[in-house]
Amino acid sequence: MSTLVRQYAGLRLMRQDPEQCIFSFTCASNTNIPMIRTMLRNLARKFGQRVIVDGREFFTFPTAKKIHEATAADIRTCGLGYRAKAVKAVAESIVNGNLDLDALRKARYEDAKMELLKVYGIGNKIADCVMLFSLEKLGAFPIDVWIARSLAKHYKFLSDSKFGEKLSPLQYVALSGAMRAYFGDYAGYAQQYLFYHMRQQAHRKW
DNA sequence: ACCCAGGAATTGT
DNA sequence: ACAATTCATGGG
Repeated sequence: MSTLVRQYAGLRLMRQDPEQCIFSFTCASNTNIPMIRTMLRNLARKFGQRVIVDGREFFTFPTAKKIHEATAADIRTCGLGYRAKAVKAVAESIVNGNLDLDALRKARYEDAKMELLKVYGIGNKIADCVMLFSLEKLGAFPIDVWIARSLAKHYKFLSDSKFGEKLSPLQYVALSGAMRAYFGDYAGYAQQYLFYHMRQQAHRKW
């Protein structure tokens, strides 16, 4: 067993609640992880239900209905910036039934992705994250800047046609598809190992 | 003041 | 059709 495998043996993937997952990653576009956590904390405090556990105060994650009822301005107050519009659109899709996350859990990767991409604010990367972390599509291979760097560094044979850190939608589909084919049904696990490896090499602060 | 961050929509060519 | 540009927000 290599040092790398021993060091990381024990990594697991979430099977997160799909609604919580899609709202969370909708907040994640073009920002950093500490900021995402702040947004979600603010959303819970503002739209979630207050509960007391062991004398401590918590707020549950807001329902799609509650977010749908809120104005875009109220959502923006939580620090979402331009993402507020997308969060509201996701809530709308869930409430009016256009997006049936539970049904997508049983769908094929391609079909689930196609449905997710119809929603305003959901692109390739976020759709892949939602599928990997909550819809049991373990072959999904999300590519963010860190993964793109990792692929450029460790899988140069794929970057013959110069992939930068920013991928066009066309490049994203090509690269993610290639990695899905390369790693197979559990490509998402490989993605996670790469992600955490890159994050640990950089200085982590979250 | 500039660049970056678990991107995606919009506009320009 | 593809490639630039824009979009809020805080930290380095």
